[in-house]
Amino acid sequence: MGRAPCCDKANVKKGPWSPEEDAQLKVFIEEYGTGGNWIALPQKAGLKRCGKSCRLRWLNYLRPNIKHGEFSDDEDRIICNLYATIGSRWSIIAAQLPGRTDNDIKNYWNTKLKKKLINKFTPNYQGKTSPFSPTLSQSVPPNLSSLYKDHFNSFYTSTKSLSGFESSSPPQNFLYYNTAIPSSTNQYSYYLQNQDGLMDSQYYYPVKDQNMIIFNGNEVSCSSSDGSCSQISYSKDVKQEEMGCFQGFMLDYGNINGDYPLNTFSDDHQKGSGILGNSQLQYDLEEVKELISTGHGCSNNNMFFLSYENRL
DNA sequence: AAGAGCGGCAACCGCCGAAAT
DNA sequence: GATTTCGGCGGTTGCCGCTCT
Repeated sequence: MGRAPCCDKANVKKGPWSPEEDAQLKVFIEEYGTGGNWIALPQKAGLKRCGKSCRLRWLNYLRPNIKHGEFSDDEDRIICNLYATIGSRWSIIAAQLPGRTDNDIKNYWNTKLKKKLINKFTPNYQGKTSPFSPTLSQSVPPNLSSLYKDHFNSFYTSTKSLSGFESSSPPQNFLYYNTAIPSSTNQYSYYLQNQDGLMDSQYYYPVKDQNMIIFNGNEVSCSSSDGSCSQISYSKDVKQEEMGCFQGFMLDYGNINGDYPLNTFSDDHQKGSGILGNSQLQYDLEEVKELISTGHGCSNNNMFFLSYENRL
């Protein structure tokens, strides 16, 4: 035996609130308060509404000091910074903005602020596909959760590292952040972020065995002076010997600005157009070494994405 | 002038942890 | 301890008004 039912669902009114209902609720709460019991409130107030509906109406519209109208630049900044830090925890964000409700902020973010930021930071954005799965043609909008430099460090909070790295947390010199694989979709998501922390993008790609290495161009160098690359040096987090254990590399590349600086790369090899394109590149280890050794992509903003199908 | 398309926003839905019985 | 609802939250829906053609 649990609690009594909250309300007679067949007998409650739904839809927009009338001015009379608003006045009735307002007068009642101002006189008697909520009593900590929203379910009992509508009956006491003489309203044919569900308690939940009354609560929502009061919190989002009727309670005193609710601020309506345009959001200020300061409010924009606070919302963006908090979103970068904690994500879509609207109630927490609302707590930092006196007079604003979580519903208001959520609506504002979804309808205006998000678009505003996309236009500001990715003016050429037209929807990007998963770099590793052309068939996964969902359009993935830029993730806006780290548009601000002051939250750059908050991104290194991954709970799950990519295989191929020794460390359990993402290395600091790798400009990425990855999240755990949602078991239902079996996809990784990862973020790219430029050196200034001003922009990131979120992509999804399917993984089979989580066999993937991500590194950026300036973390890769070649040891020989003649440009050939019998040995590739990676960041300290990627073991050279481990690289030799992979086969069937899938290499992709590009930069976080949405450019395709390495198009000659694909022209040469007829294999694709890079990470920000939608082709999948298949290389063996020797080809990967050659490609990297020729200097393609070994500049600051260029990223390599290397995955492998099977260990030898 | 009319209707199609779009954006904004209030309200609903469904989930989850806490609380009541 | 089990069962049921409450309270709160984030995601989504659908209505309404505005703009464009």
